[in-house]
Amino acid sequence: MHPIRNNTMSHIELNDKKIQILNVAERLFSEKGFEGTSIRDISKEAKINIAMVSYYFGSKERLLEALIFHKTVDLKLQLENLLQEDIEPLEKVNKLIEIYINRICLNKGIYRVLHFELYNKKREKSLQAFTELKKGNLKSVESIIKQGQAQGVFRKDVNIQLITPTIIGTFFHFHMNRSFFEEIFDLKTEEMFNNYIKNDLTKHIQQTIKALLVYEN
Amino acid sequence: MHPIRNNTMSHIELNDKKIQILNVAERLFSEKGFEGTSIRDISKEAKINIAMVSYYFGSKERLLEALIFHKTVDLKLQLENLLQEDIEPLEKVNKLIEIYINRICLNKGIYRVLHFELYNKKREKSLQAFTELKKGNLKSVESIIKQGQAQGVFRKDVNIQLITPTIIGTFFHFHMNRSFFEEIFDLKTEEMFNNYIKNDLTKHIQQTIKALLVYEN
DNA sequence: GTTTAAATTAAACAAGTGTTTAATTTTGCA
DNA sequence: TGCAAAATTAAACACTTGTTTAATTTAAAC
Repeated sequence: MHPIRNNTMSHIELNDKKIQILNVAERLFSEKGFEGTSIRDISKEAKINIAMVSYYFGSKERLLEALIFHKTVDLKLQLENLLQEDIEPLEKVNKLIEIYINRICLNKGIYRVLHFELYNKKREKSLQAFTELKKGNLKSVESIIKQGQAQGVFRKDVNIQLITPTIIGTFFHFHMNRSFFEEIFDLKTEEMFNNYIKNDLTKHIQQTIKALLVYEN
Repeated sequence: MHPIRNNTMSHIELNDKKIQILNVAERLFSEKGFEGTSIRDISKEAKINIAMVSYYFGSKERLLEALIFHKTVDLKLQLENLLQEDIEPLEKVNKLIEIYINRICLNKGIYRVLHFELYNKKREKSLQAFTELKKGNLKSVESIIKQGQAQGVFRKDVNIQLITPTIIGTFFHFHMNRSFFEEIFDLKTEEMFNNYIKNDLTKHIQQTIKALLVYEN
């Protein structure tokens, strides 16, 4: 019997072979884009028959949906845990930044795909699930900032909703122009690049957000 | 005789029909991606024969190169002019931010394409021209910041090379997640969206960079 | 008006696309 | 061991892709 019965991703259990397909798809989608990657590319690298993608996921489009779902479920949880921690507001914001950078680093591929493919209005279904995720994340960020404002540590005339764009946008722009920054910072190896993110870039973003939140004019 | 003789874009003069093709290509590439847009799509919308793209530009790949060249030549000049203006450092930075946002807004399409397609290592030729542009821009930004530092207005422990990523990255992330922000800010029309960018988003970025540059801890 | 080059066209090309089919192999359970 | 469900396969499907060809129309120069 065909394993695809309905169109809700959550009902599809993930066996090893499916996860293998998802991992290959993530890498290829991120390297060559959704349209630029063929099912034949995926099946060749994942060492499976081309029919298996349709068999398991229904279609290439649904494969993308499954991929997004599979890779974004646990960020929400991570933020909600941070919210409960009993630490200083500024430290909480710094941890928030680290969580964002770390998560996107871990799932580079899928976040690239998300940005590229979901901009296209056609993929509304995948988009909506992602929008819900972002709304939840925004709520967590809002709570953290408001905690700091209530304690009088953070100024109140900041546009809270635009803080996430500054954090993620800075990081993304850096990543998108990777070869440029590799050149001007002379980051010759993968390790050097990752270290630059972990130290300098993270520090820059934390410094920026701190200045924005505590600076009095 | 075939009009394509060599592979340097600068030698190809742009008549009306070519520019028409470039404009359509820009819109479609930005809407559907490079791979997602077919020459037939372009020729249908531009109301030309499919063979004309190859005839004028040589190939789809070279069309992209021509497009990038055509749309990015004058930003450099704009920044160099700003550098010469005799105004306060902070005002200069604010103008810098406005220039960036305005330019990217005007050429939404091509900057989207640049981010998406140039990440792919294959397009090295187009990428290199763009890298040179970015280097020039970075030099202009560096000069502006250093002017402010010399005057004692800006602090000196900021990572100058990472300021552009924060400016452009914030803006881009906002744009990439357009439908999300339309929803949470209730921006129902194109005009409302553009106004939000012009007022609130620009202000947020200026506020952020100002805080980063003048905040003392 | 004739000639020559450029512009434009429809058609064909080979290659690649996502998906389906029908047959075969493997698996898990009675 | 036997059997039914699931997994896997090669092949075919209809369609789209970027590019080229060869023929025709347009434009300009003499």
